[in-house]
Amino acid sequence: MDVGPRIRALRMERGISLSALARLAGVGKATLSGLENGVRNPTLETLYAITAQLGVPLTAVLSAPEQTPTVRGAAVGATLLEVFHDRDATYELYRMRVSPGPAQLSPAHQTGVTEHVTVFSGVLRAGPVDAPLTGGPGEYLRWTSDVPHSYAAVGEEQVRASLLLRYPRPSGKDG
Amino acid sequence: MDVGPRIRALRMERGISLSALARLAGVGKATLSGLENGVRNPTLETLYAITAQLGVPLTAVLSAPEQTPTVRGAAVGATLLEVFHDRDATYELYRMRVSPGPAQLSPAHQTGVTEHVTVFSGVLRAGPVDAPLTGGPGEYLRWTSDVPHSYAAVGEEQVRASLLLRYPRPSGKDG
DNA sequence: TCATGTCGTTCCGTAAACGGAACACCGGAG
DNA sequence: CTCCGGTGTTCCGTTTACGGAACGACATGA
Repeated sequence: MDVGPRIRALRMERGISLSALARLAGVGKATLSGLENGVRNPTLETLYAITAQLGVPLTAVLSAPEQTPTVRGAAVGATLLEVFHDRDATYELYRMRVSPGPAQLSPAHQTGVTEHVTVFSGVLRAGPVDAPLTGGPGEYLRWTSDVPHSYAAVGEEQVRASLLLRYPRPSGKDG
Repeated sequence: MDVGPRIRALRMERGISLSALARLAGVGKATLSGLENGVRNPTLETLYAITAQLGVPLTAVLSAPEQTPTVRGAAVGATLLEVFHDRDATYELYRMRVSPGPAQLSPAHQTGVTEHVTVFSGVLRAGPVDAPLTGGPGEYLRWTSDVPHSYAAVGEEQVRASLLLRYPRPSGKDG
């Protein structure tokens, strides 16, 4: 859970000093320094004050890498952003990154599961192994994942995309 | 930031007692009790131990509602999930809900901004006011948002969708 | 060279989050 | 009734995250 380095990176991106961010966020320099260096274990209040000042949601520094129960191969990393339910199904929304390299295979899921991918950057080749789809920035891919499917980046650029998994609610089962 | 009630709700869903969760998570009962009741301001370490034991990511209890700097009308609510940058643009990924009711208008954004919507449930009618698009579950809508545009739910069902805003990087500016 | 400003780290007293234990409460068994 | 095992809350001593101040390092300017 590398929140320290992430805070530091976000601060650096914005070109502001540790002292300045501490003052803006209303926290002590000692606090921010300790947090960035992983010496302290911040409270939620402290972390919120800082992320709010950086203009990012708490989730932006907390997308827990190892906690996320998901596909994780050599070239594909996915982070669970949100889970929600409605009458008919459960949805899981992921942020996904696919690095250039060999295609990442994913086995068949249960019947009725669909995958919805929106590509943000790079070019993604994904879908059923026997009929993969290709999409660039802004494009949308969808398939049923009851057959083996794969993900691969086309070209040298890392692919960023959102992935939505839809699991239909098993009829007659408990909820 | 109602993490206390959310933790309590998740615990209740699983039918386990405060004492049991505290023991499983390796935290004190006083800690968990104080956290659920909003009396204490937990450290990240404490919160992580508990959410991990509940089997949910930290983000599941932290999707900060009031922090999200966004469109918020009578019928449309959006929560910022993630912000990221690449060489050419800044992206903002939102989770969006549109309730039945009058269409929500959004003014024109700067030139070059595009909106990408993936509908999860319900039927959404959205896009430029003079040429809106319609999409149901699993469908994908896209338009350039340099003209006024609108969002509306078709029918009585609440619409859930993801919204991606892409802001091209102004040329000549450093990052 | 010396003064001044800002950088990030470290020191330190205070406030508060921590875990363990004691507590009041409740439902079931004897 | 008493005695248990369980609930969640409160008390309390310890640990630690907190902010302010002091610090050394570095850059700028007189």
